[in-house]
Amino acid sequence: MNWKQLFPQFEPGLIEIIEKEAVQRSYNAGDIIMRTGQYIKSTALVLEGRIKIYRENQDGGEFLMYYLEPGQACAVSMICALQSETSEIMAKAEEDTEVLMIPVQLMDDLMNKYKSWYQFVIQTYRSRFDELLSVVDNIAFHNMDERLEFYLKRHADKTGKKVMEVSHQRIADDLNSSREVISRLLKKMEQRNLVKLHRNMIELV
Amino acid sequence: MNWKQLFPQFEPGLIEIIEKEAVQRSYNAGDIIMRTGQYIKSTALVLEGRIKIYRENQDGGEFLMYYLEPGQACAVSMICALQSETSEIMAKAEEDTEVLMIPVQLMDDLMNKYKSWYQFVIQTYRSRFDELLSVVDNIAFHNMDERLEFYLKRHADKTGKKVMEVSHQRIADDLNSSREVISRLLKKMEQRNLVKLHRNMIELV
DNA sequence: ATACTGCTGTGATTTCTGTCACATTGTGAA
DNA sequence: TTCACAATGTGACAGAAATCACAGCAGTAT
Repeated sequence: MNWKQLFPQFEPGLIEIIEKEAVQRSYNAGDIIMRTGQYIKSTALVLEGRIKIYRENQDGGEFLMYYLEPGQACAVSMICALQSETSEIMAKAEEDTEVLMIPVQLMDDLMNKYKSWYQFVIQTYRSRFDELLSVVDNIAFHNMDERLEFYLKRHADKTGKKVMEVSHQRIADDLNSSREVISRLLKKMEQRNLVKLHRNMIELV
Repeated sequence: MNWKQLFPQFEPGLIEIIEKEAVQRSYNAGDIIMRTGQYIKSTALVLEGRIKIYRENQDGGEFLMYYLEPGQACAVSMICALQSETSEIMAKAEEDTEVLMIPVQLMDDLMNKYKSWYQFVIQTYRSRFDELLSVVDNIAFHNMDERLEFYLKRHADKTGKKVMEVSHQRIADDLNSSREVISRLLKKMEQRNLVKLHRNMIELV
């Protein structure tokens, strides 16, 4: 898999440096990539798979913020890296995942020298910020039924698939709700013909 | 009032440019500074007063994200400005407010030439991002009573004052709740000796 | 086949929050 | 003073969601 196709906007000099300095790294589904309070030594570009960015609550619940997909980068790691500070969030590989780790020390240099990198970083900040905003919107203004619909829709949009392999418990965790509530709401959605329910799988219609 | 004291980290050349190119602007308490969907033509540095950054819901409720104080800047306007895009949030002067408007066209140039500006922008991104994160935390994991305590505490920390001039209705709006609920919770806090209630004023103890 | 485990369905109950209705109390203007 | 209005207090009720309890059900291992 050629990573350059994922970042077509990068200029040649930038690509060269990244190829020389960055390290490719693999994670298995379920691996924790970054945890709350951990110092960041590099920024990750996602090449393959999916990374879940979430916030842990007291009881170990994993409240979903957003996903990182191939071609994206972790805004938090960029900011933290640039300031050698710790992050407040958790990152976990949802599927087997390949990332390109760019060492912190390079960041300032890349920002100065390569317009396309600079643009990319700004762009990344903006999309993550917007995503956080829409999360706030959702929990602040919407009930669980609407949040659930949004959750399913977002997944479908991101993956392009009509089916989603996931347990009710898992959805409940992502939305910081409880399994029973999600089951009931899903049943209602099924009655409204919005989904079809199967074991460990939800089909959007 | 000398604005340079608020931004002691800025280097001389940067200060010079800002003094030449930036425009100072005043807002009265209550003025809307930026509204959802509006294009951004400049970035604002806060000199005096307080700016409320919030999200509007369907019924005109103003869900509070965070405040900008003197010495801070609006991360959203920076990002939007750099990409000539619209914002998803609202900004309103809470008190009479003075800001320094830095034209968009300058941004790229400043970023390249002045390390201190670059650092400032990164720092701004990070603090706003963290603030948003803590907002998410609050609504996702805490009940209204805890959110209210957090709200009051944050205000006290920011202003350094023990008293807060605000109506219950206003708090309810900021937290996207209702006046009665807030009144009741405040009463309970008073019984626990955490606050003293007066008309249009809450005193922390 | 049997047993075990994880996923799903469902009722009953409780807590939290929002909503409606209305009383009371400060405060400033006339 | 008196009136008007904004802010606050409170009870009653409704709805959303969390929690508890338990019953099927599907797939896996023995």
